[in-house]
Amino acid sequence: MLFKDCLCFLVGKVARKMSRITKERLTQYGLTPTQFFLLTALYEEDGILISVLARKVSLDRATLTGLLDRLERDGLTKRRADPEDRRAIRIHLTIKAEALREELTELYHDNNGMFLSLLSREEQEVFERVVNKLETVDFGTK
Amino acid sequence: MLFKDCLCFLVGKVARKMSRITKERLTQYGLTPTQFFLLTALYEEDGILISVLARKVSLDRATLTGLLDRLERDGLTKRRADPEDRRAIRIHLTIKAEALREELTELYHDNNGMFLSLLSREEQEVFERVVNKLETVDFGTK
DNA sequence: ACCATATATTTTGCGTACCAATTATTTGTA
DNA sequence: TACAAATAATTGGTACGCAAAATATATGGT
Repeated sequence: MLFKDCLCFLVGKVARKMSRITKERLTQYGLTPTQFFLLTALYEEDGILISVLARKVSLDRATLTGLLDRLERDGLTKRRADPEDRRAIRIHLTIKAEALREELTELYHDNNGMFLSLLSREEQEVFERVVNKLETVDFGTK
Repeated sequence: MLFKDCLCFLVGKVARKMSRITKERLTQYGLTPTQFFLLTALYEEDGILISVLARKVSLDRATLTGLLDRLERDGLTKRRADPEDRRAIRIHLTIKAEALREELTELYHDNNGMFLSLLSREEQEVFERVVNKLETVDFGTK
């Protein structure tokens, strides 16, 4: 088997490519793809705990710390203490982020449609199934 | 459409998961998945130019600089000047890396087989086709 | 009330990953 | 031959991404 047929390598390669393409469409907003996804997740559900947000975007909480630092620096999100639990912090969208909601949501759908348009109905279906399998599998990795 | 159905996000998520799983199987070698792929690429073709290697693994040349620094630090690869072109540098596997060839190649196939075993024949086929489409597509991104 | 344990977030350290700029060398062309 | 343009690799800067350790607070059992 050739190196380039390695599934793990291929998926990473595709992920990088899709990310690059998405990134180009975000230049006017000064957002990275990850920041974009984080905002999109918050558009769906604002004011959630960092740990909940981390689970939602499948990233480590430690990764979110830096990510949220930068979004906060750019005036898009704000940390607010949870009144119930003094350990916890809730993330809120700013007015600036709310003002971008329409545009970014549209871009989000458009971008996704662009990728999906490459695939036949059957391919979309199978691909989604495969991604789900790979995502949920547990090889006993601790 | 829900956030979690975003193709770009999903592919990244799967890539991270596969990478994490692969990484666990590499702990005894002290290798990261990327280093592992780089070695595998070199097992296929040793002594190639950095730029050729970069194209082969679909990474930026700048990324390879650091990657090769660490592999060299760990005694697995060596840079050697190209006798024909004084700008160019060829990457060579060390004896230490050659000694790992069998084991790592086996791990490589085993790891790949592990992921593939999750998919039906049809899913494998479609998935490969989709990955290829996404990989080769050009949205006019510069 | 006390304290061990669990949970929420951050910090630190390391390793990708990319872009733009830089350095060194080669190549094409006047 | 001279020199502009192309090419090979590195450097510097920014942003993920994770594991392990640290900090702060909450919770459960005694």
